[in-house]
Amino acid sequence: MSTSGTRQAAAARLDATFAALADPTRRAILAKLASGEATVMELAAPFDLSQPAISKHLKVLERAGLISRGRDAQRRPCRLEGASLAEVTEWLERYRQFWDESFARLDDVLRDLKTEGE
Amino acid sequence: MSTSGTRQAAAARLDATFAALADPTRRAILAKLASGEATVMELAAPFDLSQPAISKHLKVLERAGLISRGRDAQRRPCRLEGASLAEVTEWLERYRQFWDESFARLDDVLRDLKTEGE
DNA sequence: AAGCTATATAGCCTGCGGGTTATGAACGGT
DNA sequence: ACCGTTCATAACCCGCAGGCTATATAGCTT
Repeated sequence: MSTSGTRQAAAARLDATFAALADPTRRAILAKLASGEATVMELAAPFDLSQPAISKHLKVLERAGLISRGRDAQRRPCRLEGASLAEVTEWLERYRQFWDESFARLDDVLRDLKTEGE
Repeated sequence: MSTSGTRQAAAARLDATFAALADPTRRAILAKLASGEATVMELAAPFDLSQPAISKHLKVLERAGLISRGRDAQRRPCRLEGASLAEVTEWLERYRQFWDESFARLDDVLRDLKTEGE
């Protein structure tokens, strides 16, 4: 079973989620939110972007279910939501054997490098 | 440490990988490749798309490192490559606590539903 | 009530993604 | 040698993503 909804709805959600994650600004926003809630201003600070640009990014993240937003007077604090990331994880599981192999090969490389150094 | 390369190179690779995964046609291609190599014709068959469209998708997947291609006469068999998926997995790890929580909540929901049914 | 702060919306521009058709190139079969 | 098959490339179109500025909205503060 999938997390919820029909197959095509799940596909549409994955579309939105992967597309949202395909932007370094948005990933940086998520990284910051991983250490707690933040307002739009706080999230915008590190970037050389206009405030509306950040608001657009946040809207993309929200529509992808990656964040949710509260209210604190005129602030709209953002919080990271795990559900979409869970869906991505679930999707990835199907390919576990492939990236397991990759990790294994990586381990080999690292071990070899270490051995060479001795 | 990251899988390889500088931070911004890693970010660029994630950009390409997530963007590649943000398309249902391309995810379907990967799904088929999960059960073994396939030629362009074989991959194109299920879709109502022109052959060049599929070639474009394959190019996107290749540039994202998600597939590699061999040679068999005039065929260019495609094979799934796990390295990029491993990088995605690695990236996701940072947010594990969040999707773990989501999975936990999902489990709760499922358990509740089951209990109701008794 | 007026004004400042925080955020959203509208309108615009530009580039790129994803589709198409037409054509080219590589290789095998006969 | 020729033809058919497989795949790639070129040239084009359209829509949308992501940036901007300007403006509107919401809610404190005084």
